[in-house]
Amino acid sequence: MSNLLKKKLQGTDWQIGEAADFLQLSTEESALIDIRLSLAQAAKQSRVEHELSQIELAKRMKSSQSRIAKIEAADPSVSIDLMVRALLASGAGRADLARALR
Amino acid sequence: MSNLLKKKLQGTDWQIGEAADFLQLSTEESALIDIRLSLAQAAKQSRVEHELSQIELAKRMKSSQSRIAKIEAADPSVSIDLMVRALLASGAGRADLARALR
DNA sequence: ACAAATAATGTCAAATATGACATACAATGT
DNA sequence: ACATTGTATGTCATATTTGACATTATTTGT
Repeated sequence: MSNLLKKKLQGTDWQIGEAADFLQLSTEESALIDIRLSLAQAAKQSRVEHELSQIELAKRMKSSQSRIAKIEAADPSVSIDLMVRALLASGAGRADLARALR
Repeated sequence: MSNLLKKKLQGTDWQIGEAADFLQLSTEESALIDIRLSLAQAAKQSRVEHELSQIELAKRMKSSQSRIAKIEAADPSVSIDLMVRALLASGAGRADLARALR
């Protein structure tokens, strides 16, 4: 995402499913954002449900606490790959992933 | 779907769900591979169903034909992000993505 | 068989994502 | 108030991913 859009989004409390539709985004672009938001949410939910701290999950993934925080914030610097890896590492399965995207 | 399209889609080599279990991979690692294989398959299916050539899809995505080929081959050099973008760009929606991961 | 279109494979410079680190903020208990 | 634990945010050198290109292989139509 561009820095401009990143700026525009900060501090808002949007709901998933209506991702940033006040910005002029193509349907694809907003679908992608929605997907990222859903994954971020699912990753956090799975981690908390499995009672892991960000540090613990980071160790499992050989990542860092700051990355986990960024994953859960759907930070533009994190890839979908990393989000999916976080989900799996926290104990979620493929079915949970599919459910998160429904 | 037309018979023509059905024909174009059949005849893939491996079967998903048993990803490389002849290698010693953790459950997470093989889950990730399975996910990538499913996405690759879904991307190809969507493109063909929407009757796009790899070149056409590449233009839509501002990517290149070779990248599309690699996406559909689940080449290690392509990210899940790119696979998802390809899916969306070819006309699939979020629901198709979720279905591909079931 | 031939040509034309489509798809696959390899390489590489440039773009993007990554872990690590420092540091700040928040909550919780003592 | 203080310490402790957990979370957030910014930066940066390194690693990975990317589009583009060249080339080859395969499929499709005539």
